[in-house]
Amino acid sequence: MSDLLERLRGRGWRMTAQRRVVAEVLDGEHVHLTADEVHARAVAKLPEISRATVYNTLGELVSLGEVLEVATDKRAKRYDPNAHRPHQHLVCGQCGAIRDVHPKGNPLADLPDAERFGFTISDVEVTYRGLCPTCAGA
Amino acid sequence: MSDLLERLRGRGWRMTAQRRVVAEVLDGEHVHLTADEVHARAVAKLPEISRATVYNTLGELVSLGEVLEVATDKRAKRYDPNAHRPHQHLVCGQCGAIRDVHPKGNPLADLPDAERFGFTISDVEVTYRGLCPTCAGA
DNA sequence: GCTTGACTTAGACATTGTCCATTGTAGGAT
DNA sequence: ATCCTACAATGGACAATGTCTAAGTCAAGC
Repeated sequence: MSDLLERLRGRGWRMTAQRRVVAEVLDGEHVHLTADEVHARAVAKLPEISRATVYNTLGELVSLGEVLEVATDKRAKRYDPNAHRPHQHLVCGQCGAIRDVHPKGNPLADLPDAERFGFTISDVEVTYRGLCPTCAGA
Repeated sequence: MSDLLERLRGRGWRMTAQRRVVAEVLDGEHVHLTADEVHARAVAKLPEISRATVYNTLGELVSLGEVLEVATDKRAKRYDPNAHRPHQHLVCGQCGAIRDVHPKGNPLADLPDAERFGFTISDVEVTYRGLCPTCAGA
């Protein structure tokens, strides 16, 4: 986390209380917050932070490649700070819980040339959907 | 398409001009329209159709399993009438073009038990991202 | 400790989607 | 063929999420 702040400062990022708070909120494993959730938690630490700043900062972190946008549910974008270790997502369709997962194999190899329509493919996203133990047990 | 209307009628779906128009708009291969685009095309055929009806009808078609919701971009949901042949999507990050693709292999097998967190997995979505020939050529 | 340009703010606006009360109508009953 | 009635459509308000702008504020270099 502090390494994140260091990295950003090194890239000429101006350090402000707001940006620090947003970065702190996004710390951790299996963290996938919506912009609104980030804002709520940021407000708890810094009451006067505005929605626009949270959106701006999240957008900047995404551009800098420090945070990933994920669209696991169809409502709001979620922000995943685990951007430096490639991974996929496992989502509970009931409660929305999300876990980072690391499948073996390379899905790209599974797509025949004939199915590529001449595209230059740069990335593959995989989302596993199902029920978490709690929701399945009910 | 008319088989779709037949199937729906058989399930007790009341047939109205609006529903017919929405179903017609969704006909074809590699069709992935947003709700708004569906509405725009439906209006062209039936000027008095309302937004709410389009949303309702799309929701019903999804519930009935005749149409899939896909979230390839983070803006609006898209509707894919190709619900009866399992497939994945290939998306151009520049222009947003979407193609249906059929990868070999089973991505589910690539997820080790240790990475399943006790989830019951029922579905896997794969999205290939890149550039289409037109956008890559530019 | 100034200065300055980048950052933040509040709130208006935009887009996408949902809800509800009212009006209309498909399709079976007569 | 006409009537009934439950189901469907309408339009407009509302909600959720995200974007933009003008004006004020402040971090960081001098």
